[in-house]
Amino acid sequence: MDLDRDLNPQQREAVFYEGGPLLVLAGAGSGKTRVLTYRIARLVGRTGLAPYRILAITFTNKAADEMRGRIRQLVGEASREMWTGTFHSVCARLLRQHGDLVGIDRSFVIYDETDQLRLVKNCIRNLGLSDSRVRPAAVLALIDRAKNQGLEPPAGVLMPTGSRREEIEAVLRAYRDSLRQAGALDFGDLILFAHRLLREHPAVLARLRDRFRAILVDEYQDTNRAQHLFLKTLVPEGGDLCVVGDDDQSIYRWRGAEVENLLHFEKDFPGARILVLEQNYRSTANILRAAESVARGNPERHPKVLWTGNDAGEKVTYLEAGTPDDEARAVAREIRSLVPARGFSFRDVAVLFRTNAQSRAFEESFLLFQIPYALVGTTRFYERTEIKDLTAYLRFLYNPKDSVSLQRILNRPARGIGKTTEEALVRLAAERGVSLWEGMGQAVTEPGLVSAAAARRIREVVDTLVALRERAAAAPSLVKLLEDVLDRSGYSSFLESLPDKERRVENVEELLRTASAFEETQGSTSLSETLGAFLEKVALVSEADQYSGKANAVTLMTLHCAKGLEFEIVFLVGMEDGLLPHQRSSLDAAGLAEERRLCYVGMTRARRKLYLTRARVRTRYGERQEAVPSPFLLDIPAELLEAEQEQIETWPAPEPRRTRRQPAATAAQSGVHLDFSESQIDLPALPGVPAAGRRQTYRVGDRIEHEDLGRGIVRKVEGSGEKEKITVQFEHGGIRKLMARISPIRKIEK
DNA sequence: TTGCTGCTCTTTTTT
DNA sequence: AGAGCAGCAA
Repeated sequence: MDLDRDLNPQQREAVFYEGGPLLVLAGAGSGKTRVLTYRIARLVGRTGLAPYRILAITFTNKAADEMRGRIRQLVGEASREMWTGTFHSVCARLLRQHGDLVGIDRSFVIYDETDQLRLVKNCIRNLGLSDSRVRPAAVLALIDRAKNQGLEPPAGVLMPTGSRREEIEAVLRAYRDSLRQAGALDFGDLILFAHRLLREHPAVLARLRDRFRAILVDEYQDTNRAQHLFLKTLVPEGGDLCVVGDDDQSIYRWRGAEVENLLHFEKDFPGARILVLEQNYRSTANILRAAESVARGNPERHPKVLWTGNDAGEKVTYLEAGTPDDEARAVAREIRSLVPARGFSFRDVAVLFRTNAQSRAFEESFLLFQIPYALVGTTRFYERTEIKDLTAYLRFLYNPKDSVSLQRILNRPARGIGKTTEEALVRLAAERGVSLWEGMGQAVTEPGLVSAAAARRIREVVDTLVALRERAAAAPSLVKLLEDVLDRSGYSSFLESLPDKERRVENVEELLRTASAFEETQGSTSLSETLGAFLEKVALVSEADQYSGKANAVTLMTLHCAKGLEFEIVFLVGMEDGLLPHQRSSLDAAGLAEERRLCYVGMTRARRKLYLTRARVRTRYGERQEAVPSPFLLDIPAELLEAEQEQIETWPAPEPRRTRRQPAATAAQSGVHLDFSESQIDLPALPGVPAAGRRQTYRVGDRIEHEDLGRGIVRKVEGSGEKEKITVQFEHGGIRKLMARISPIRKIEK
């Protein structure tokens, strides 16, 4: 890293500017990350600022880690002192330290959307309202909308008039009270209370201002008003605040992000300097021109002209396929022709889509074509039932007031607490203004509150949980605690009784590994602190955090997840009207504009080669419909495009297609699913059409031999017939998922 | 209370 | 097409 030589004049100015608030408008691929890291490097190396005086806020925790990693190479271990994180994690940290000043329990838990929804439903029910009249999701949307603006609902939102208004207001009050009662904060609260902390406690503010001499914020176009206000309070007038963003890449409006924070930055930070980075270093000229021509369709943009010194490169390839399965196969086939023949690795390739549902076709076709892939997002790990259940146990142990978590585990495993009893308990707690846990205690000791039979069963649950709490108090480690929970709650045997226990047990094992790894990073803190930190991490992980880029695999992810990343080759798939732009968001001009930006973000992820693909028919709501090409395609000048259609039609599928679809692979739900080693590249390029006679079926426990990979044992079988997939654990240690009919494998004797 | 069936409604994107 | 839920029977 050379501060003086590696930067163009604009970048250099952004790195060295010291005159107070600074806004860097950084076009796609213009070296924004470089500016941020170099700026920190300058602060530490030249200006001599101690790293602990720096606060860097990024969009994902992953980005924060990466930034810290880069700084570390520069200043060594002192980089650990630098504060990095997302707005949410930074605020959570502040509240852990000083939350008591604004009435927040030190051991607060964070409620995610599922928890929030549960709570809202409880509130509606406890008030005796009907959830068709007061829709839980609508109330939740309202809560978020208000909090995103930095307001306490119902402030800042449009409320219905008449009696429904009063009902909703009652729900909002109940929601707020229950959160407090549970010692819980929702995402919005993290920002809100942290901001209140700064406003109401000048001493804390002064300390923070004294400490943080430099603050940097990435992806500023995707901050919401609450975050903006928080920052405005935190940064003293003329303070060293550097925000970086690109209005063309604002894609979180639906989550409350306001580009205005970026566009009117000077208004809130008077005297701010504005710099524009316009040279794109990432993409070929053709890709950039194509992307820009899509972006230009939006009327309101901050004026900037992106240019590149890079070669024109290849044209953008437009592929039209029949069905989504055809589209996925066409992409797979194309990838096969690029890797390794044209010198690319699987890790150079990304497939980006608008909706998670699109990923399935690609997973299947990649399995078929033996293309290793890593699926980012989708059925998020921490939202899987068994993981949520276990973390609910942990959360309850950490904070017994956490009624939503307790409610969740009440009857998990089944303990004879049905809906009736559950409702009675929740209502009892609400009426008496106590936590569910206390309510349960009262239901057991005071006769007449619930039926004798129910009381007996509740008593059993209480006993189990009390025993667990005693164990927890004495547990030596997080992992041990989790194991205790699994054994003593009966959850372990409950899991074993489930139909797809294998997958679930795997997930639980994964959780144990994560916990164990996390514990090792924690040093010598108390278990309670470790537990709190772990739960916080679990609550605030982001989708994009999963992307490691380490495995040699094709990346599959949504456009939203792809923000900030780049790949040599990008397939932007599903370029259809209704998908991109998505039907639901193209109702108003602002929504449509955001879809356009989303398309722009996707296109600009590509360095060397961009493919835009679409299907001619797509199934929507179970009905086959003609798909119309995305209108964004029309904005791209024809001379930049090269269309390929016929090839796709004539390309023979590696296996005969069946009319009936097999059940979707429960495959591969997180992280890397096929950790193919580099040597995978040398495998025979394409599986041929399977010989008709080769019809073996496999069962768990069968021993097999693979031509290249050696001997192994079948761990899992999914699908049947041509789509039969088996998961094999090989003797050399690797685990692979294979298409049973196509892979060069045979059964062997035990 | 559980477990089944048949109905509805859905689909964005996620800290 | 599929998930999730309400309603009903055991």
